[in-house]
Amino acid sequence: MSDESPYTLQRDLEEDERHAFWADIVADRVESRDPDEPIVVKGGISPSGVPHLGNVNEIMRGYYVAEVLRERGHEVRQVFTADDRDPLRKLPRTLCDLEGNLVDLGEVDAGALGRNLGAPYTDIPDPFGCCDSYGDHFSTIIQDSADAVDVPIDLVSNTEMYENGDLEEVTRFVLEHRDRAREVLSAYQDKVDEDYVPFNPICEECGKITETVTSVDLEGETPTVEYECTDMDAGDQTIDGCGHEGTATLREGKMPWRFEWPAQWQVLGVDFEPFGKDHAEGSWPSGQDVARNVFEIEPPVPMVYEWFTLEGQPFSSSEGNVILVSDVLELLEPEVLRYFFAKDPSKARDFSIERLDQLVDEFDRLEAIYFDEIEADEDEAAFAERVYPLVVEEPREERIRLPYTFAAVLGMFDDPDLREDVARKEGHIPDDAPEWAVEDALARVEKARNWARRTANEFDYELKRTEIPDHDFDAATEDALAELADFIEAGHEPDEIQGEIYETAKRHDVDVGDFFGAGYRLFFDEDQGPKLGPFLAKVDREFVVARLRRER
RNA sequence: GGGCCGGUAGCUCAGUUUGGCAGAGCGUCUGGCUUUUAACCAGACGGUCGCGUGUUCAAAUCGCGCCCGGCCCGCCA
Repeated sequence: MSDESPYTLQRDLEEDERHAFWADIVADRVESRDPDEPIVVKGGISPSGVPHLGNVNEIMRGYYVAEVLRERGHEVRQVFTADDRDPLRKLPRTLCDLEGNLVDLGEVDAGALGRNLGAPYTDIPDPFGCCDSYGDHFSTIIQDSADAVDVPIDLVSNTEMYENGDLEEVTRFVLEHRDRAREVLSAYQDKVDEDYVPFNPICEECGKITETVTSVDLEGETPTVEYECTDMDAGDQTIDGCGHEGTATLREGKMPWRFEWPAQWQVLGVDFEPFGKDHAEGSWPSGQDVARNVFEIEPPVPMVYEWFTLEGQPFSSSEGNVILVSDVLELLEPEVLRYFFAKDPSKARDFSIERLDQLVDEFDRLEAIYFDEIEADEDEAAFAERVYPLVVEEPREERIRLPYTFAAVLGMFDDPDLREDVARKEGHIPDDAPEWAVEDALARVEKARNWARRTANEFDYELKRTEIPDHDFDAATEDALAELADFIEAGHEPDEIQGEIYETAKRHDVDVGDFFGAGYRLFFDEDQGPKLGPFLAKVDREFVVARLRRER
């Protein structure tokens, strides 16, 4: 088979290859290769630092293909490699603890990390002291992220695969055929010369990964290499080698990435792997060449996905432009996040917290289309029909979704009963709704409340119930407030109260805008707020009256 | 400089394979909800489909040339 474009979703398709959902296109290609069961879908990242939402591509894109294949009756294993034998090449400026809180490098033992530059992630102590190693720390967060979006991954440590011998045979193979390996890779990398050896041992003296192998001995019972611990280039800086000369087994080191990746394909039997566009023009061409012409295996079905941005900017933990799965799930339901990753992977997208309501609205629409509650054109309907069941745990028609911004409005009340009451009065909860549906619907209020807080947007108001905000009104305003209190005490409808606010202000010759401002001050300690009449009508009357009289 | 991917309404995006009326949601505006104060309802506005060019009865869609953005073409992953 000749070179294969990794842009699997961007190829021209025949009539019978078209699908509403991209994962079906990939699944077709996987099936057409008649793979052994279980079919293996792989992803992987290097646990080098904060695992942000962008890394979730690596989990979710594979997941949809895995699910589609399962639906078609296949047994599927979704493997995720933590490429944790990779060396730490530079100090991250920002880390995060297991709860996802960002932590500046200065707050941990930076010296300990600095001394470990060049060493495998799994050999570096966890700066937080909670896991077995640096690599383990971040792998744990990756696993937690997958769990949080309910994706069953089989997390495999690359270090473990070397140490337990799973990669030994293939490492031995590539060393045995290192002439061929050199020949193939030299077409992609200039530095590959006749001294190049596709194995980097770990220095037994200083623990760093070294690139200088001086001889290879595959004859003995345990194959080994001899090495000299030399300097390593890492970006613009150099990590010093210690000069030690020693011997390492094939379990005590790693293959360079260009060989390691295809080696993983072989050992794990990978049938499909999605990867970011950074791999599309470099790693993938060499990877498939190495797979076919060094290891003599067929590379997996590839799929390039576009990166997305956060608030229009690239993800960057050091710049603080980063968000973790755990953060996102405080703002919306897992199924909404899963929906985000069901969208076309070949389009670059922006994940905007600022406009998160749009994403949630989109999801709600998908759901409503699926249940035939609203009209949609053919394409959108076909997409909803196919994708919705894969996005939610279980399609249930009786479920209720409060519109996200409405949920944000309800978030201004801290009283759960009041929230439900208002949602019912506004017609968002039907009378015959089952209890679980009401509970689930109201759970969104907390999410939307967090969103309002986080973005400090126009919904970020909080009823100041416990104590009266500082205020300073003139006599006319105070009189007007007292009169309004009497009116409300007498009991009136929301729209009557709204009208009365105007009337009261006019009667006392108070500017209407200022009078509303006084109300917002008293209840929210803000200049602005929600539509005041209906709002006051919904909060318990006793409190409203007392607050208007500035008694508490 | 070369290769690849993307560019559709103010925003987020469908539609591009198979050429056939330019689409949705949000936002905006107007109106309604008996009264400028953000929840609800209705309607309207909104477009050089990145630009140019070719093919065609017909181009967002196909060809060619360009522009802009991103990725790769050292190393590493």
